[in-house]
Parts: sequence; C-alpha cells; structure tokens
Amino acid sequence: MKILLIEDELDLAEAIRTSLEKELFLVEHASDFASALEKVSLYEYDCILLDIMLPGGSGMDILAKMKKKQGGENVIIISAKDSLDDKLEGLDLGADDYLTKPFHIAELNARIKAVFRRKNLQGSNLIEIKNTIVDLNERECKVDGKLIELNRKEFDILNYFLLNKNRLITKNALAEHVWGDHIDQADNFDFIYYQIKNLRKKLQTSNAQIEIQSVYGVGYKLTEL
Amino acid sequence: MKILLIEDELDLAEAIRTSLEKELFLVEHASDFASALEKVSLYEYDCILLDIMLPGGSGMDILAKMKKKQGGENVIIISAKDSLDDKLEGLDLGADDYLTKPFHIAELNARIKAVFRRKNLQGSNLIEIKNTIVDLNERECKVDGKLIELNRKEFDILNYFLLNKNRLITKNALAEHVWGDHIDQADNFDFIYYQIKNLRKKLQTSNAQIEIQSVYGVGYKLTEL
DNA sequence: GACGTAATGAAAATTTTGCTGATCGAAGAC
DNA sequence: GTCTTCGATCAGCAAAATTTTCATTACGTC
Repeated sequence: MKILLIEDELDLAEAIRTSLEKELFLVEHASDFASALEKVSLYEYDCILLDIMLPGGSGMDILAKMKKKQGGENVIIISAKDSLDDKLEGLDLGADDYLTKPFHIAELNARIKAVFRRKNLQGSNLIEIKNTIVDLNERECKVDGKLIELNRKEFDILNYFLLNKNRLITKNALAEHVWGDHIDQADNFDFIYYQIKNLRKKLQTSNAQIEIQSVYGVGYKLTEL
Repeated sequence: MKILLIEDELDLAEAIRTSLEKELFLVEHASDFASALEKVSLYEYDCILLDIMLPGGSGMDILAKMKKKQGGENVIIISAKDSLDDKLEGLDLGADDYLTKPFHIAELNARIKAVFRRKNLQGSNLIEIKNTIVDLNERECKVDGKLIELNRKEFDILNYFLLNKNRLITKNALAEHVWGDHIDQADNFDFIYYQIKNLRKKLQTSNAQIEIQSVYGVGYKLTEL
C-alpha cells in the first residue's frame, strides 16, 4: 500500500514515516506545496496524508486540485488547528477523514486502513477472488480456507495484483509500487523475477484459481483461471 | 514513441536511456550542442528532453530554433539549476515542462507520458478510430471490444499510423520512428514489409474498420474503411 | 511487356526477455 | 551472541520475439 505524506515538519514526518513503514506501508514524502502538487499529479497513491498548513500554499488547494483531476484518491487531512470550520471545509472538498495534531500513530494507522477499506473493499478488509481470500488486517492469504504462508514482498505483490485484476502491470510499476522509487536505476528485474517465481509456485501448489500471466516485454497481468 | 535526449553528462544520459527504454520508448541521444541541433532539424520526435547547460551553447537556443522551425515538438527541460528565472524563460520559449536535477526516472517517465497525452490526445490515453481502440497505458488494441494480440513493433507501428491518420507515411519516416536512426541507410525495407504484412493480417481478420494502404514508391497511409 | 517495387511465405539466425536454482549477505528472531 | 529467514544478485538455460534471408509471386507504371 502506497502512501504519500505531505508534511513540512521534518521531524514529525520522519516519525510518521518510520512507524508507517513498520506497518509495511510504502511511504513517500513531500515537504512543500510545489513538490506535493507535483507528486499528486504524477503518481497514484492508495492514501494521501495531507497537512493543510504548508510552506508555499494551502493544502486545501492541493485537495481541490486532486478532486478536480479525478475522483481518485483517499485523503486524510492532518491539521494543527482543531477548527470546526477547517474540518468542514476539508470534508466538503472531498477529504475522507480528518485528524488533529497531536495524534497517536496507532490512530492514524487505523484510519488509513479504514479509509482504504471503505474505498476499495466496500468496508470489508478482505479481497476475494474465486477461491482466494486475502485479509489485509491479518496479512493472511487463504485458498479454499487453507492458509498460505507468504512473506512480505509476496504478500504486497499479490495484494497489488488483486487490486488490479486483469490490468497490465509493467515491471516498472510493480517495482515502484512494491519496492518504492529507490529502485529507479535497476538495470535488471531479477528481484521481481525471484518474487514472482515464488509467489506463482505458492499459488499453484495451493490450487488458487488465479494466475499471474506474463506479458512479454512489458510486465504481468493477474487473471482468473 | 520516439524521444531525443539532449544531455552532456554521459553517465546520466545512459541511465536515463536505459530506464526509458525499459518503458519501451525509443531513445536517441545527443551529447553536445551541434549534434543536438542537427538531430532536431533532421528528425521528428514525440518528446525532447533538453538539458540547458550544454558544451558549445545554451539549450535555450535550441529550444528557440525548434519553436521557430515548427510549432511541433514536446520539450521537457532538464536543468541543474533550480532557478525560477530559468524555468520561466524556458516555459516562455515554449517548453512544456521543467524538471530539476536530480530527479526520479519514474517522474520523468510520468511527465513524458503526460506531455504526450496533452499534446496528441487531449489528455486521454486512448486512440479511437471507428471500431478500433488503442490503449497506450495497457498497450492494448481492441476491435469491437475484442483484444488483438500485437507484438511490440506491430503495436508501435499501428500507434504511429493512428496518430497520423490519412497522412502519407514514407517508409523512411516509419523506419526512423519505429526502429530508430541506426536503421537510416537501410538498403531494403524487408523488415518493414514483414511487420506490415502481419499487422494487416491481424487487422483484417478482426474486422477493423481501418486499412493500411500502400502508396506505390513512397510508403503507406492509414485510412478508414 | 518490361521494369522496378511490394507482398507473401518459410525458415534460419540473432537478440531480447523471462525463469530457475544457487549463493551470499543483511536484518530480524531468539 | 547464534540461528533463521528473507531478499538481492548471478549465471545458465529456456522461451519468445525480432531481424534476416531468400525465393516466389503479384502489382503499378511506363
């Protein structure tokens, strides 16, 4: 799950980042208005954490632009002001939740998951395709009710594929989404091959009715069998 | 999609090239002022990445010449300076975007696609002619909603034709655009015949309402049926 | 009809891409 | 600390795509 954190206080940002990463989220960070706007317009995120008081402009503007662009992202506003007006304005502009500083990381964490669930899974935290069920909370995957042991990367990849069933996933997109953008200049995709291989094997031996197809020269696509 | 990279730092250029090629762009590279000017005046590109600090002259001059020549190309300026003046001058001269070093390749990638879409497709990533739809993101081609399997060259060729509907495409232009400039002095066009043949067959058997006509002695033209 | 050009088919050669197993080192568990 | 697991990386192999080649046929233009 890929998250954009828009926050100018670097210490706080770092703290949030590390704890979210402990939750196995993939976190990117923008610390000012311009770079936030840029990232938002260029990439896709599963959730955006938005501080509204930013150097260079108001987070509300970012929110407005985002919502104009495409009814896409999940936004949780983080604000120092506990002002009702701000809260209403934010939610009015399409934010999905609102959190006042200071807050507990655990709460943020819970809300991220809640927002994500509401959006992608109609409130459940299960993704179910054919005989395969993935539980995001427990980070568990079951096929025909039988647990399959997946490690971190395998789980993230499967997760990403399930949420993008039948869509072409380029290897670059996969790398970016699951590994983060530090992997930019990779000159080969061995690290992907390795994980795909293992994941496929596990899916096959457990008789999952889904399959990761290769698209030669481009990437992969998850299909039902 | 054909891209000209004007950049004198060879390491960086090589890094950019390989990652863009992974996204299936066709990348050509010019490392100094003179050769950049030459390529720009000789060939056509879907997008030009322009470093403004070049040995031999300023990239701004290239930009100015380009824009004088034909209102044609998409230019993304790559600059080491994060100077507002430079940015404004560049955008003023007609650049379509501006990127400061260092940057993430994924970001460059996203911008190239954005610029291209803005220019050619009013922001969409679909090209639709009669019952044929090409999705640039998914690299898919559908006729009457039915997927047609195209290999890379076939896809690129079709793409090029669709964007230049009813226009005469010389074989040289096709070779240059889809294969790149290493193929320049080809003494025969067998490689084109081969791909055109296969592409035509696929279009026909799927009842696409478009046709690749031959123009004797010159090249091809894509027309609606 | 003669000539150059284009299309087709088949096949081989080459290059690119993908998969696998093995190894090695780092991070985390105990 | 040791042990275990995980993931990155390498090399070798397999698979697929792409480029050649060549021969044959068809087409256009003069």
